[in-house]
Amino acid sequence: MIIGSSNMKPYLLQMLKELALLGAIENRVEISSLELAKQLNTSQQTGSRYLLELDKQGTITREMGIKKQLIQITEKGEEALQDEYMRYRSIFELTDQVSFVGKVVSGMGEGRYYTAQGGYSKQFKEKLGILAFPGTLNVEIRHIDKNKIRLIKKHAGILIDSFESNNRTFGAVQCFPAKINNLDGAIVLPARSHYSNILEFISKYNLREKLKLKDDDEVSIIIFLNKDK
Amino acid sequence: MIIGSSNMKPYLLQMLKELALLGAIENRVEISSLELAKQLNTSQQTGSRYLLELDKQGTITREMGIKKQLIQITEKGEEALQDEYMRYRSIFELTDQVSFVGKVVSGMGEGRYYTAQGGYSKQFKEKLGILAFPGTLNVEIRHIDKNKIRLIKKHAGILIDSFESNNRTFGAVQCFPAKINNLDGAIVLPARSHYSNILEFISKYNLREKLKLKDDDEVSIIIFLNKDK
DNA sequence: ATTACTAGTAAGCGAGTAT
DNA sequence: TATACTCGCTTACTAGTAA
Repeated sequence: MIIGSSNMKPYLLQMLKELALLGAIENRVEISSLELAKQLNTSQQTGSRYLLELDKQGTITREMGIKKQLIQITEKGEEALQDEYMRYRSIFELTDQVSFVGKVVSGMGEGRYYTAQGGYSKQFKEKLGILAFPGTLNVEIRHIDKNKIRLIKKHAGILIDSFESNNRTFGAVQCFPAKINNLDGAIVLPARSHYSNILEFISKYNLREKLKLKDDDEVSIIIFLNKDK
Repeated sequence: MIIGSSNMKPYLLQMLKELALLGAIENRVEISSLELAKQLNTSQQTGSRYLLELDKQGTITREMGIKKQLIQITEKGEEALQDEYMRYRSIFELTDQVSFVGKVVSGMGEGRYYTAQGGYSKQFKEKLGILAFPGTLNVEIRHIDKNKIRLIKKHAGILIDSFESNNRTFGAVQCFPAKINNLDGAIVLPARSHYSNILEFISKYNLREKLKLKDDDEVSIIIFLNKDK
């Protein structure tokens, strides 16, 4: 059900994983290219080359000492590993839901504008069974959970088609049935967008009222990956 | 913590993982080499070659149909994936134990001097519940595992306070409950010291006798990061 | 000790194609 | 449709070695 693969070369991901096992996500680790090479059953030269490649692609940073080097995995590198981890998880732990903890934030009012478009609201009703309250509730998720969004986007979800209205185009949107503080609704992800740390939630309710939410309140969200409605 | 790597070629493990994501652990999946190749962003020929290699190494079985093929991951293949999954787990899930393999070395006799100090032995008894045998067993760990010690030192462990005796100061020591070859004891890390490749182990037993250890013998050590005693 | 360049060799890739 | 072979091309590897 998960589509696609990390586009990182497998052997580089392997070395990145090895560095992570040595603690290079949390700390800079002091290690030579030869030692790493031994872990991977390869030559010092290959170890060195891998490190250069990882450095070049920005998944590690290095501080070269006169003898050894201090290596740390960057955020980008950690995300690649998280990605792969999530894939393995979904093999062995049939996850069909993903949960988040986040806090309520104010959007810029666009949510109301978009959900008011008949092109969207009609499809929300048809495909999600939700007569959406105008506006979205925006929830800022923890930074570390951004990779979960990446994973979610690899699932098909429920596609809301793009449409034309008022002389402009409204883009396709990927939806997933979800619960916020145990109340039903759906998560709306713009099909073509960069990863964001904001989840937009739609519901038949005025969530701020129903759940008595104000900015910075903590909420829990569960997203269902393989649910029809 | 698991260190080391599957000795499977990374690109083959990657394809095996892809098959697992398609459900090939539980069922035989019907899929063509071209479809698999697309998943991996590679050519049909490479897809076919990978499948041949996986088949040859016994990580998958194939039933060739006239059109497509039915592929299932074997037990051996599943083990390879589980292995890799465990490695990723130990990166991202708070592990509460760390393991080492090392070899017994002779200290310079200071262990005996220190453990004989009432200030230490009293605290060992109180805080660790260990009536320590005089002396420490010194275990030299692999150089590459020095990074693990760095990780361990970030945990609180059990603090043995510094004290004064015989007109000198004995420094604070950080302890962690541990097992050596499955025998209980504790690891003693000088709170303020440089990273060393020697672990000092205390126990109520004379370990060299009890475990029949001599210099250069290999031992396995498991350190518990979040254990009271 | 290190890192990492060069260059020759080995392994991997994929277009073309037979089956 | 498939799979998978050949073979020329590209990528990856490592011995040797400089820095």
